[in-house]
Amino acid sequence: MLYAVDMSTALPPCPQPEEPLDGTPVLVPFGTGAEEPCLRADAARNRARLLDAAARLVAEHGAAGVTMEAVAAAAKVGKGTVFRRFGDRTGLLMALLDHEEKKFQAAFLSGPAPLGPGAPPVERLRAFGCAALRRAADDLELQLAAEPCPDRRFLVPPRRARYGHVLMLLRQAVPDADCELLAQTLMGYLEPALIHHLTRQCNMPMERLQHGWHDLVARVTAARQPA
Amino acid sequence: MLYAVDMSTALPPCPQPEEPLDGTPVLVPFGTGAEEPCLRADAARNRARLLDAAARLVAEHGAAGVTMEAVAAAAKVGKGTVFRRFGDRTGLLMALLDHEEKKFQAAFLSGPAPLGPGAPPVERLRAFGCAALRRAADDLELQLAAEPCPDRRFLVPPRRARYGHVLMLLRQAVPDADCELLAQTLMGYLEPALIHHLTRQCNMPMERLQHGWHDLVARVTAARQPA
DNA sequence: TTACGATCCGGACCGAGGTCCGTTTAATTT
DNA sequence: AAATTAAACGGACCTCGGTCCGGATCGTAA
Repeated sequence: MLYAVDMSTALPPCPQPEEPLDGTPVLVPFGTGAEEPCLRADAARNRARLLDAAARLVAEHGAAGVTMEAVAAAAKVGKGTVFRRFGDRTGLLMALLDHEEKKFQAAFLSGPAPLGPGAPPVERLRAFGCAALRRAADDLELQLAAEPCPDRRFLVPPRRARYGHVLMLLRQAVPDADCELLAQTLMGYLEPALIHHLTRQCNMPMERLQHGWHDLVARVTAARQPA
Repeated sequence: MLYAVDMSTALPPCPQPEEPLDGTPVLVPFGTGAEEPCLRADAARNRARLLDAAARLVAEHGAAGVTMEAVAAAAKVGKGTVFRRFGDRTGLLMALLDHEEKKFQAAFLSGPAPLGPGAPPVERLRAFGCAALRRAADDLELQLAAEPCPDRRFLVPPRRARYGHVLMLLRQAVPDADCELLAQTLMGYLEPALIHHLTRQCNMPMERLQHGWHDLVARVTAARQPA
């Protein structure tokens, strides 16, 4: 498991250990302790049923139709159980996205080049952005609905993993820049809300966004003019 | 009035005319029609009392204490009146920010250089970012609380005004780039949620963010290397 | 197999955002 | 001044996210 996304490990009796939270995060909690708390049999069963029910509701009524009560009812489970398992609505929605996100994460961490290791950093950065754009384009609706409140947005494991990756590549590409800030800037370009605005509300084609990403990476990683 | 921010003009019987919504927005609805719908006397009075009450609640209990019912009660007004006037909670919160935002807007539209007209575009861009960072730093909490849902975030008048300004400067600075996308990228750096994360959760000093902005502007507007 | 404690379940309950509609009131017309 | 009408008012009402805790269930150890 690459990172924990549901609340199974974040709620009592397994409270997540406090993380540093500074500008240089511990990349990804990778293979490090307490991954699968090994739910009790009934809990695991209910978790699966809940995710299944939620996915069905999304398919039928869109993300807006995913009401905590509706999910509970569809899974034939008490409402409290949903919250116990996923913490809140955002947690449930993120759990739905979890599978794809982990595939993506595996791809850029250890997949084939140029997305994975082996290619020069700038090229990996380019590939990363295009892959992220594609992922955002699929189930955009779900990604928007799963957006956490502003002060948690940057603390969510998937986001941290992506950020850490971009940061690493940026450090290789432009070693003497303020890579933390540049990484956040690049991440901003990939924000689902922005993708949604540009593609759905401004009718920009994805190719333009991809080209824009290439251009942005080029500008950000370019050697500075002496002037 | 530079732009309409409350719902007075956006709710029946004065529905806002549909706007184009494409990538090249009509800068700012500037002095153009239907600015002050001239509320009825009682409505105007209640609006003032509501804003007053809301501001008091923010001062006393923080943004989280601004409950629609609490505001209504404090203003001695029915709950429905609050919604009629401001549309929703976000609308009310944005109305609270409106005054300062308009001052800012006036400053970069027609104030003294380098923020206002007169300085070269790159210099104005630098000044704009620093001013925006300062504005975000003041009442960050309110700005976070006033963040609209993802699919409205880019349609809110203040945001459009800022975006339009950055876009214009960028077009002057780098005429043959995809300035729409670059402008959105720069705007992302100034997002309240990001400022909050960097300053409050990562403990970065504001000076670093300002320096980062200067660097970002330099990279984005730099002449491209022939390589 | 029984007993026991940790974990989980369920649904009543609460608070807050948002809607609705019958009533009231301000502006305008006659 | 009276009548008229568009707009504003108010608060009951609904939905939904989130909490709580008594009771049921699972895993384990004897």
